[in-house]
Amino acid sequence: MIKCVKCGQVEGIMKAGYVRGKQRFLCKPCNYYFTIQEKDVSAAVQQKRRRHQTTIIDIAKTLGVSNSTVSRALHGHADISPETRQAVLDTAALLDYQPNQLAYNLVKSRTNTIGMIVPEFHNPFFPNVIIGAHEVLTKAGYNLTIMQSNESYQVEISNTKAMLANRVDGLLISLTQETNNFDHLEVFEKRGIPLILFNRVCEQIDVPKVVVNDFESAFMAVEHLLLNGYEKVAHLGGPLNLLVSRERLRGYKAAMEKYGKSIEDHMVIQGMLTQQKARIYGQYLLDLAERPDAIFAVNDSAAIEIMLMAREKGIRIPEDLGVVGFSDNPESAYIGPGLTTIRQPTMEMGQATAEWILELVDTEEIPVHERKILKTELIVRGSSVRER
Amino acid sequence: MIKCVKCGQVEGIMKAGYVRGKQRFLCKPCNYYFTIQEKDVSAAVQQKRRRHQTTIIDIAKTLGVSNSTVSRALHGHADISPETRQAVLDTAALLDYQPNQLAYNLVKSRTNTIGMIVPEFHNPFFPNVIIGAHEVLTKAGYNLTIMQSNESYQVEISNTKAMLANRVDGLLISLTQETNNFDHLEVFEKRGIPLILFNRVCEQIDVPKVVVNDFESAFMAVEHLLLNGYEKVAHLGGPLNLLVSRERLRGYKAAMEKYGKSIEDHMVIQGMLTQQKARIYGQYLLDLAERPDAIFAVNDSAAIEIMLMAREKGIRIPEDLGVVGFSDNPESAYIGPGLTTIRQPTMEMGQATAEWILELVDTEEIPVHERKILKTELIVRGSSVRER
DNA sequence: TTGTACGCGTTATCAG
DNA sequence: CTGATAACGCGTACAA
Repeated sequence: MIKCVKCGQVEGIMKAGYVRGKQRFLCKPCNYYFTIQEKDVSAAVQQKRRRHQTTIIDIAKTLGVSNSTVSRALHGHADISPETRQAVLDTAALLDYQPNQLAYNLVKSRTNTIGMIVPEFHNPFFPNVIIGAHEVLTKAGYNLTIMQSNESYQVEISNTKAMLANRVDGLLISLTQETNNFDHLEVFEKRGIPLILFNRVCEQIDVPKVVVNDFESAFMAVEHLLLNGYEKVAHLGGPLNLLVSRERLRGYKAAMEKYGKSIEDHMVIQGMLTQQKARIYGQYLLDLAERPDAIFAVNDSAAIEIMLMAREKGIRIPEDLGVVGFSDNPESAYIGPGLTTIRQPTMEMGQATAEWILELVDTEEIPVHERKILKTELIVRGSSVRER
Repeated sequence: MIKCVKCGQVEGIMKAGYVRGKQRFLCKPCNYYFTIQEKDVSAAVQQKRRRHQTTIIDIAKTLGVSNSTVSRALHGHADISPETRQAVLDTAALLDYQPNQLAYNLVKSRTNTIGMIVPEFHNPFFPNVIIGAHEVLTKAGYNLTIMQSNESYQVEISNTKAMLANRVDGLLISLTQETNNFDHLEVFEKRGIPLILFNRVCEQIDVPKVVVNDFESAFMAVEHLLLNGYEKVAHLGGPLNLLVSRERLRGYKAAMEKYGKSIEDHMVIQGMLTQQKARIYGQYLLDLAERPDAIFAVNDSAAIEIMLMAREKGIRIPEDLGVVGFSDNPESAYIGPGLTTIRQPTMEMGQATAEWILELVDTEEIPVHERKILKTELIVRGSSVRER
């Protein structure tokens, strides 16, 4: 039974919330609030409460100082006597104090966390970007929270909401192929949360963007094929609602036109290139009556799929068919013959994006909405070079 | 200029903290605190402050109800009249209310976030584990925060501290090769935070572990070589402070013994296999007077490095040298000849680990400290099969 | 140099 | 069904 510590009565005692993990009681008769030692509280009541983790207040109490003093000591603020400071630090260690970042975040309204939303994980591209970004952010004392939209606009929206709810200090995002509306991103501008688009960017909103020079890269790739004597170059492209796909298509066309090649409609296929789709499209291209003598694919997986199919059909690479991919996946170096491809600076893209967001997070100024364009590199291997 | 709303003076006005995102002032002469409409505040003052984000209290105010009512309505709690509920929802949408997860986390002492610490990102192994874990956790409504210890014990410690400070609901960790002390992990047990070790586990602490059957896998790999007529099998192993390395070494030895082969000291090299180290060790093995006729490497990158070196030296694979790797990296399928290797179920490992931690997070019970062992698969390709 | 008193945004308990 | 208010843990402006 609980007795009022003031009037000693047992009747008229009621629970009245919790104080620092301990049950608080109210003595109705004498209108007095009090808490009592934990061992006096019934086990049931006690157990419902989570184990109390030592806080700044515990340190203050055991030391007989105020919590602000403890806070200042812990953060090395000025105007603290060395003795109290040391005493605080000692008891903090003694009590195994671990700061509660959650409380810190709440009061500071910032989380030291950068959010990153990527559409997929299956190509090595995004993992590599993550490596780069992670490295930079970690060095700067930031955490990185990664979400994956799985190429779904709806998931992307819920991801951005979660990022907002979690109060990330900045957001790095690469859009899904379905994303055509950008209201969910404009919220960030309104909230003053820096936002950077990378790789899968769009033109419709005016925010910082980090990309590679897709147009020039595609141009370079196709020009390379044409200079190696291939005549009928087909293009296996990505979905056209992605700017990267449109840019690469534009590069393909520009190169073809420069060298006076006509662009046949049936030699250009655009779409989401799952492995299955790559096979279907490849089948179609390789079985055409007027078969292309070269294929520029929008990514390496598709290009390799083409190479494997060609091998099955007895089409020789590079003699009968030249192939160029995009991204320089690890396997492209090892397949025989090696796959000529465009190397993207993936880790650099992650680093650049991360460095940029850190600048934006720190400045109060409205960011300049420029666009950072990273350079790619044509890696020539056996799949596209033949004796003329 | 700011005027005191009471005495109208301009002199002696000073800033005195913030009230709900609005600057609060103190009129020194009449000792009166006040805030004023945002539009009256000078632009400079206003801009320094982040824009006030609409909270539950704003909704309550505009609706003339209490914040508890709003909270209940938002969460679909019982005992709410449909009208108030709808009204709350409407104004929430109107004011573009976004819940503050930070505050929620603080009061609930849980974050709906699982932490994951991995030693490195450069092999596709950990990214793949992440894919699997991410998928499961996302479906369950959890976030995943990833940190990277970069094979450094010190970084691992600071990572675990950060995880603790951020109050993750559970932790998945794969140890660095330097980790020999486990105090930083025992803290989690004390705090009641579930912890699972995966892949890079240790024997010293008693927590749930998820691994593959390294011993049997290595045994299988070496037995495969011996059955294919190779006689002098060398082993290029990982650092011996990792249990996985020791287990694989044990498997190698067991297979050799089973087939009556002696284990030569100079045919076994253990160490951290960076690309450079792999080359150095490979050079040594391939230049031995009594050169091994097969090599079982602890990972695919090292195995491939060996293959490239052999090619340079004119050593034919698989005729003069059999090679088996471990992990089945993508490139292993495409190199010529294909690399025989042990496929690890990486995504499954991520999934299994994530599913397990979800169970542990939800139960109050002390977890059973079992060990989950996932099965690997021997993938036979050209690098280890020769005509006898 | 230190203590006091809020505020951060939310949930939960208890009283009406 | 609704309102008041303590609590979560910490930072900090101001007073002492």
